[in-house]
Amino acid sequence: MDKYRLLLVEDDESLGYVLSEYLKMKNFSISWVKNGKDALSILSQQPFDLCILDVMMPDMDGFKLAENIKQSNITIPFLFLTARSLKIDLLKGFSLGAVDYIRKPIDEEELVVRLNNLLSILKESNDKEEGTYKIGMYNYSPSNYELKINEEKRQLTARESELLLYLWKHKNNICRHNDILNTLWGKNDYFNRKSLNVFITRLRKYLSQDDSIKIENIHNQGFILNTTND
Amino acid sequence: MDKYRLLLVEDDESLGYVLSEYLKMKNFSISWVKNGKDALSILSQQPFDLCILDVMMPDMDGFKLAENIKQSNITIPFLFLTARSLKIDLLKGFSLGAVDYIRKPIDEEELVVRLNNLLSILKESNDKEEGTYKIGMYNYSPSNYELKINEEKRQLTARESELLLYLWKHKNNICRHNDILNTLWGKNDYFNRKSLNVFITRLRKYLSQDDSIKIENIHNQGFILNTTND
DNA sequence: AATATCATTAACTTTTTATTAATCTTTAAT
DNA sequence: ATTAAAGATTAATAAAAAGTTAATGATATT
Repeated sequence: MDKYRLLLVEDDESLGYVLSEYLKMKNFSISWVKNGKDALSILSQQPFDLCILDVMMPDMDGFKLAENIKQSNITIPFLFLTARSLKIDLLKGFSLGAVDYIRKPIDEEELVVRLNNLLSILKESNDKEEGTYKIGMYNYSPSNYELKINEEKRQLTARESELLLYLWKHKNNICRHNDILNTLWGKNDYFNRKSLNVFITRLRKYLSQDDSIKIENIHNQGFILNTTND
Repeated sequence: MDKYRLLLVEDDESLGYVLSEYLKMKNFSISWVKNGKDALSILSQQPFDLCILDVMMPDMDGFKLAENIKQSNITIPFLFLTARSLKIDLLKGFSLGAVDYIRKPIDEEELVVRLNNLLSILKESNDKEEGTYKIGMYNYSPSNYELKINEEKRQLTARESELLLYLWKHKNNICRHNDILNTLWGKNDYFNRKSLNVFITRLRKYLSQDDSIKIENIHNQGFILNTTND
């Protein structure tokens, strides 16, 4: 079976370390970040099956983080792991859409069982969505070729989507003509190259609503998808 | 919204009474039985969305009951509600397939929140054949191939219904020609594909009264049943 | 045997989309 | 500065895919 991909957001060094090592041992694929900002950043870049959010963290607490996740149109199940045992907090957690609310101190073995249980319940309803990525103000779903900004949706063609995905996966790095053409077109000749140019133009138009996103040309080398930050 | 139908299996008179009254008040439809035998009997007679099983009961305890439920081929999500806080019991509970394991004493308000949460997670995967789905303004019952809007009823054929169900189960996700054809037709060739097109046309016509529902084509890939929201 | 139902096939139209073409702009080397 | 190559942009094209409606033929029902 494939490993479940977890994102652990926990500012406490020792608990974070212990948990991530333990879960790794228990056959989860786990990424551990220590604050909300990093969480949002990694969530917009790679897909996860579930997020484990600590509630009490400096700057952005777990509740705020959950709100931000939802607001940025990332759909990912999350649960809270917290020392706060007040009922009001639990109610808030669930009202934010958490799939569970687990109180510390947590027994690791129990956590694993609960995680596996939750994930197996979620799996069926969750259409293995290969994640949606945040490209600047855009939301891009490679699995169904959708590029959204605000409520405006654009259906990409397969080629357009493949190209965008390629650029995105190598963002802020040069993508050589040669590599793009060989990967997506299967061959590299004068005409394919012309075709590539047409697609680049089109993608630029699609992405033109956010100035922080730029597809730049490196003369005689290739293209770079530049994402200023985040 | 329709009420969730719960079966409470609890031998303790006072707790059973309090819980069932409280849950009733909280808009659940609830049946309360006091032993495993009655539970099995009522389960075989009417449908429920979730069972709440007390663990410690005379004659047949909650664990045994869960085993019997599964053995009798009734598929119903269940959770344990128990005073036994030993980890070994929790592990046993989950290994039997419980969707949750809640320790007494339980705060009623927390229970309600957890129940609603679980049920909403389960709903999507669980609804299965017996329910009727709301597709925009339409009501669709896969079990009898009926598609209703307002008081207008349309009898779908088996194929039409299967296709609609397939699209619905994967709504807002790409359904590839290949997958559809292999699943519903059993093979994928030129003619089946043509046939699929005819069915898509027909479904579009049937669903044309609600603009929020659209079956979109992704060129060379497949179809998406787009449901704007809900 | 006649009829009704329904998936399939056929015939034809429209749409989609990658490519090619044509034209203009930028870059870099001499 | 001049020039040739590379890149950008817009439009034209042609082939494949999808859409639509009707005809056909198989299967089940009466």
